[in-house]
Amino acid sequence: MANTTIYDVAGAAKVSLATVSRVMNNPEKVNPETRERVLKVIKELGYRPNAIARGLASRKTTTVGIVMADVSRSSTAQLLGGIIDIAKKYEYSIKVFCIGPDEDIEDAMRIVVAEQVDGILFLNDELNKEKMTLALNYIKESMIPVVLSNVIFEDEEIPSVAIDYETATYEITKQMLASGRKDIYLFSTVHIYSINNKKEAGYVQAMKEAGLEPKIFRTSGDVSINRLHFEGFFENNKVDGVIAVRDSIAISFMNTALDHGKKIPEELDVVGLQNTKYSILSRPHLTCVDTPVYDIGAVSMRLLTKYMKQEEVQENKVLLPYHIIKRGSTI
Amino acid sequence: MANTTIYDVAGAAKVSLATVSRVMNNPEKVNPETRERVLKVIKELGYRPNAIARGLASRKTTTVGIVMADVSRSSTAQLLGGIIDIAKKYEYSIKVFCIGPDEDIEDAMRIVVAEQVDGILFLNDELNKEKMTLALNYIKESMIPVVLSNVIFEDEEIPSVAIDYETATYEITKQMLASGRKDIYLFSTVHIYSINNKKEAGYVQAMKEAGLEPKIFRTSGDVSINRLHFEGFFENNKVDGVIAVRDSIAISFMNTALDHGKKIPEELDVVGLQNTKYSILSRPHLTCVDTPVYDIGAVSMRLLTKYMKQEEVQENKVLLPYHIIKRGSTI
DNA sequence: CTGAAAGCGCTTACAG
DNA sequence: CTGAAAGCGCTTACAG
Repeated sequence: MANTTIYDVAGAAKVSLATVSRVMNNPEKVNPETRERVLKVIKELGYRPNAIARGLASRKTTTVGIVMADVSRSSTAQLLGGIIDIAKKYEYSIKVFCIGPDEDIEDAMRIVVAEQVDGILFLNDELNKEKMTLALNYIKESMIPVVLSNVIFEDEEIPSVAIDYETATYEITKQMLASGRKDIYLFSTVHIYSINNKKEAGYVQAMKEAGLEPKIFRTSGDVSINRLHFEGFFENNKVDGVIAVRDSIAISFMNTALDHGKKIPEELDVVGLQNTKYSILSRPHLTCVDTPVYDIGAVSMRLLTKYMKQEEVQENKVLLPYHIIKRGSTI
Repeated sequence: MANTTIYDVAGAAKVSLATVSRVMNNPEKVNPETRERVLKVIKELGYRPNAIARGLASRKTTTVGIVMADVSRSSTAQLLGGIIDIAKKYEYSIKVFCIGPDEDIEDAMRIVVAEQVDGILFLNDELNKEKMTLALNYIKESMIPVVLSNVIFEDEEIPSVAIDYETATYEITKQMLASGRKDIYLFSTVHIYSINNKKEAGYVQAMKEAGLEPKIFRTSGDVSINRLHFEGFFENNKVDGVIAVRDSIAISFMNTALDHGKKIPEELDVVGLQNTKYSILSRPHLTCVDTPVYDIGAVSMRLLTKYMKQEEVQENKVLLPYHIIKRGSTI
């Protein structure tokens, strides 16, 4: 039966509502016999406390707010996967908030805070520094714990979980250099992503250390547009290696290269920096830096629970391990 | 400033809290001058009503619950995209609930209902008939409006939004038949999905009408496993056409076929039934039945708002149009 | 160990 | 048009 309230349970178990509440929240404070009786009634009636009323009375909603730019991006969906699994384990509910590019960031944060979430997981990595600062300051004022999940922001105080994108990209570039490649491009996006900035930095450093000119080619994220974008590439550029911030960019470029008669990996290395499911749907399969996105989601959620429960936290910045997965698209 | 309450606003504007409440909920019932004064204070204080308190008092949370099996699946993420965009427009919040395969479905629904959502969007299409019935009955008892979003369930009363998967698959099979293909396989999943059942039915009917034996080959959804699974396929089977319930299955099969020296599309047609981003990352690009997943999400959310607002609804079963996108993987 | 009472921050009839 | 009061369904000191 739906719509059973604590009063119904109290009535049926012949106790006060305070006792029913205790059975649910502090069972050890209740006489075992009473407790069993109440528990039995709860089960019979299929009672579950109204989460809203509980939230108002206790001032804790056991709900976390997920702030993101776009759910449909594969990485966001993977992050959410990890977040949801852990949230479930700790019995937190999940509320999702998308922020459009043109929205007032403070208004958006006001909404999140007004929903009374106990904590915030911030996944939006498409904001510039100014907007990030506004968002984070608003959250700080509201005293709600926040963890950045796969978002890079230089601020010692803000907890975050990610991988070391800069070093990862530096390393893969070094490897390509070591195997003899010289004309290596980084394919990045026109759009701002906090993470891609790091990838670019790692690439640039490796190239400079080798005394080579870093060459960053920016595309839209849109695969169907990229194709055209790539068509003219070979006429104007000498290239023997490409690292792409997204697997889909790597693959659509690789396909264009194959259509232009390039031999992969003999003449051209192609690498993706995500390791999505795409990576094994291409021919040849795509060599990738594997970004453990699910884990980043899971770990950031776990970290957030610690802050919400005011537990001791050792490290507020977590960098997860990554590794490089060699496949057929590189020599 | 965070944590501003309605009392603070009332105090600063020198009115009662009832008036502040009216300004927010029934502004036309308030004297324009008073209203402006209150609005000004609200803005100055950055006040936003506590959604939880409002939810308890009004018994409406303006929150919808999304029930799903797995966020990380591409189709789920796309559906969510459409849902979130429309929810935002109508100012509904979104709470997500994942249900694991081994979970007690009624317990899971109890949680959703206890969260006091105003409506439910049901995206989980991995449940058998029995579990679906339990879930839907529980929701019905709780009097919460529900819409099935890209889920097929035979019950006249339950509103739903999808495409006609059966006819769509029937049509594409007919087309392949018309172009001379005879040994056409349907690649489906081992796992149950309400939608794939329809796809299978459409395929079977087209084959039978042509006097041919329907051949359904079941794979796990897992692309890395499928690859092995496909290896022996060509030795044991004669095949000149493959329709796959998922694009990723179609593409990994296509790649295996190419590795085995098959010419595509000359000797073999390959078709996907989704039209995900994968479809234009393969070589050749994948011919697909385009399933407008984003739209299904958006339309189902819009339909749900009507039920939540108790508006008149014409059709409780919506079938969106689909179309076939011809690409290089078919003649 | 248990109950009566106040209170969480709002909404909503009910008077006036 | 405005305010005082009850109430939404819980939790949580406070007594006993």
